[in-house]
Amino acid sequence: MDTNKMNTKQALNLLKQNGYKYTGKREDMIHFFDKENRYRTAKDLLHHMEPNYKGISVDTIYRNLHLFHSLGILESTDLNGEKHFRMKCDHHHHHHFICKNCGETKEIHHCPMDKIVQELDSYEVEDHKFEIYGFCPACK
Amino acid sequence: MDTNKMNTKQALNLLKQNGYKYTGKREDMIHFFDKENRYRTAKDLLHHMEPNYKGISVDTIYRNLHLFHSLGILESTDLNGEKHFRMKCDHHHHHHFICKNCGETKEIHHCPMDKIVQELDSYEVEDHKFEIYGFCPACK
DNA sequence: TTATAGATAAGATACTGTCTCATCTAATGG
DNA sequence: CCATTAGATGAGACAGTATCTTATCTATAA
Ligand SMILES: [Zn+2]
Ligand SMILES: [Zn+2]
Ligand SMILES: [Zn+2]
Ligand SMILES: [Zn+2]
Repeated sequence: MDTNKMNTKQALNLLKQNGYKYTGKREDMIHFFDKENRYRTAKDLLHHMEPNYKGISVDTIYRNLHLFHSLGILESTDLNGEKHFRMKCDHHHHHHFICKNCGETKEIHHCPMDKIVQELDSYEVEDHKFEIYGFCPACK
Repeated sequence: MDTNKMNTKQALNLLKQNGYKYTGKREDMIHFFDKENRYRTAKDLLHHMEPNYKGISVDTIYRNLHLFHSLGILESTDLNGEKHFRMKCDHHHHHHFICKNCGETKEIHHCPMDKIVQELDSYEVEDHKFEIYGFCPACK
């Protein structure tokens, strides 16, 4: 399967375990990400929330996105200079194909880092980013 | 060597060949990138230019960065939501280790795409990004 | 029910980047 | 060397994303 990721229940538990409150807004935000394997922006989330929460503050969107990210509920990537978020994949290390049109992701179960760290022994390697971009079957 | 990239002379030729003018500002901008293998921001470039060109417009910085990028003089990447530029590598396809502190790059001559395109035959692959982050010997 | 730590709205603010428009200048040819 | 002009620049307005401050509100637990 391609969906071994954080779910709404785990996410709400994480909030509770860390002393954060369980609000209706947060439940809706988490569900927004839980129901799809897609990268979405703060603006996407704001537009999703506005009909149900008139006057919701943009700051609430950003604060919760960052909170969720810091708790490991969401993962994020920069696409075209804008932060995108998706529910965090919680199984073994992998990378993503990302659709340029809809943000849909497909897992790529190949990481080239093992072969590369040898070349970098005088460097301190902290992180890496490997993403493939294009169009998913539905969007191409 | 690790420096098979566009140089100042080639860059100025590209400008001329495409009907763009050769100004002192542009020469300095290109030289700023030519002299190092580092990713730099628009702000870095602005700070480099200001002492010699009092009152230089930020728009001149951005316009020329985009012009140079469109002519293939510079390549760019997003780091922490901010565009970074470096002199374009003009030899065979490769990737970069990038120092989080100084932007210094080291070429990585391994690309995992060959093995992966098979898994993505129902997708339209357009591009990919593979970058390794950490600290160079001088910064670690 | 009350106390309170945490959550939110509102608006100001910061930062990166783009646009318009008037002015200026490098390059060309006479 | 001068005139012409396409391209370059400066100035400041503007846009988009994201953060900060402060007063108010509320979920939670005692
Ligand atoms: Zn798609
Ligand atoms: Zn990896
Ligand atoms: Zn460094
Ligand atoms: Zn590659």
